[in-house]
Amino acid sequence: MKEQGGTGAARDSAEQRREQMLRAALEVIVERGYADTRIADVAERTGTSPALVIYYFKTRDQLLTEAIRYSEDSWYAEYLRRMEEIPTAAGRLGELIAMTCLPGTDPEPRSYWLLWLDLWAFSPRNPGVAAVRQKSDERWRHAIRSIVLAGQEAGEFAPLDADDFTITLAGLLDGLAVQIALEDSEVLPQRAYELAMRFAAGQLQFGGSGPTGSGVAPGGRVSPQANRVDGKPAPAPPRARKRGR
Amino acid sequence: MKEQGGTGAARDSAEQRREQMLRAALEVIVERGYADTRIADVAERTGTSPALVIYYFKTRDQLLTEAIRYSEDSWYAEYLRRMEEIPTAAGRLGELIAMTCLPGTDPEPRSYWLLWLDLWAFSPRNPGVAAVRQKSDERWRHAIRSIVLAGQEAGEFAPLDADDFTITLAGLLDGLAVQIALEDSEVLPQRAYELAMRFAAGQLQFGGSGPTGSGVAPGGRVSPQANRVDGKPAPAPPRARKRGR
DNA sequence: AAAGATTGACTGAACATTCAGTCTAGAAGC
DNA sequence: GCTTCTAGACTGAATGTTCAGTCAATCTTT
Repeated sequence: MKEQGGTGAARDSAEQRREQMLRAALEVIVERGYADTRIADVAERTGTSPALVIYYFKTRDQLLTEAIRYSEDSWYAEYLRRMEEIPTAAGRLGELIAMTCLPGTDPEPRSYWLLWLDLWAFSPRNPGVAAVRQKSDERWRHAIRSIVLAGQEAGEFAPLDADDFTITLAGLLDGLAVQIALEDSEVLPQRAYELAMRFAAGQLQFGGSGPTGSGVAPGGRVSPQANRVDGKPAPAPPRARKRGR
Repeated sequence: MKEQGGTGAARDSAEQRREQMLRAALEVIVERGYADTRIADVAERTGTSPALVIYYFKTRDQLLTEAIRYSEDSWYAEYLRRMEEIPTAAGRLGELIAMTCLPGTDPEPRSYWLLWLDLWAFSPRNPGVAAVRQKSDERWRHAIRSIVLAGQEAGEFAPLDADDFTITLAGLLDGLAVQIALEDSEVLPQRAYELAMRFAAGQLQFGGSGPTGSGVAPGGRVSPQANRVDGKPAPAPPRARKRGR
């Protein structure tokens, strides 16, 4: 659509501008909501004019759509980065759950889910938004399924139906995340993390949250090697997150 | 805030007008989304003028807020109506899950959840909306918890922590409902219903979804009287819904 | 290597539209 | 004949988008 024009330097600063605007747009969306984000806002936040914003993104809609896509991609990239450092499937699953439940150093995870609420709300009427959410959701479920299958192959997890488990866990995490994003006093991040971990550990039969009387089906047998979860038992939330600025 | 004025008949038709507008507003919200619902839309749909809409509801915001509150209250009333006809706790829980997952005769449940997506998305910035959602959420969780406690007292359910289970199930249902609302091809209503039932049955140890190799922790003991679930095993969705017009 | 040509980045001001809410005056009911 | 209800015209503000044109850097030509 747009032919490469200027030499390196020019093209470079242009790309920077775009990203700067995308990040600004994300900030505004989190603050004012998708519906109430004005191009004037991101112009102001980038120290430029509304006209320039339109210059880079033909329409407001395109700006907003690209912004959430940018956010999704960044988040997923960060997710992949973390995964490859964790050897066991149980550890990876724990990290995945932690990433969706626990606040990192920054306002990150709450604002991330706030974005997600808008994504859901506008999907039904905005094809562009719908596309982003579909892709993200597929990716998300694929991530879970991969961990489960790997864990089963390694003998870490019980051999239950991976698809059913994936959809159920994804649903549970989505639901808990909503409450976290909305700062519900009954569903604090730590608790959400524990409940999700308990569910996963109970279903997959790995050493999740130590004590039994936890809500997991009683009499559940824990597979032998399961307790070696990379020294990270359930209630010990992994390290914090950071991304963007 | 508003004193009762005229005598019976007049007051009555006024009240009808209000409800008519509230229902119209709900329709529009479902179609165009909360953000893009105009007072002109509900005026048109009620065959009146925008000025009249403002006459009844001082502001657009009040109209929209009242509309979703109206929807929530109606839904909950319908829920209560159904509950009192079902004798067993397991049956009631099944109905509760069915009501959130399965489409009734009308477009009902999907549009209901579409509304809920908007509710979530606008809660963080709109105090009025936030109030509605908080009340509804409390009511919702209270409904689940009540069933669980009753079931445990009756010996139908295993004695796990009711609060933990409630939050987990509520989260799961919310998450699944999102996918249903968004018509995700991987999470069809029927499947969501089955997965949620399987979770509940597995946790509470009642005869949920017949066969064992279902994803429920293997070796789970089913309590003696659990299989008598009022002749309504999991995959048999209860009757359909209807409400409004 | 200087003069001119070209292009991309950028702006300020206007344009056009959309809408919530107001005002006024008339119709309907008691 | 007072109150309640209703519509139509209108206003005022917000805001997405366009456009004509400036500026600076890079490329071309000689």
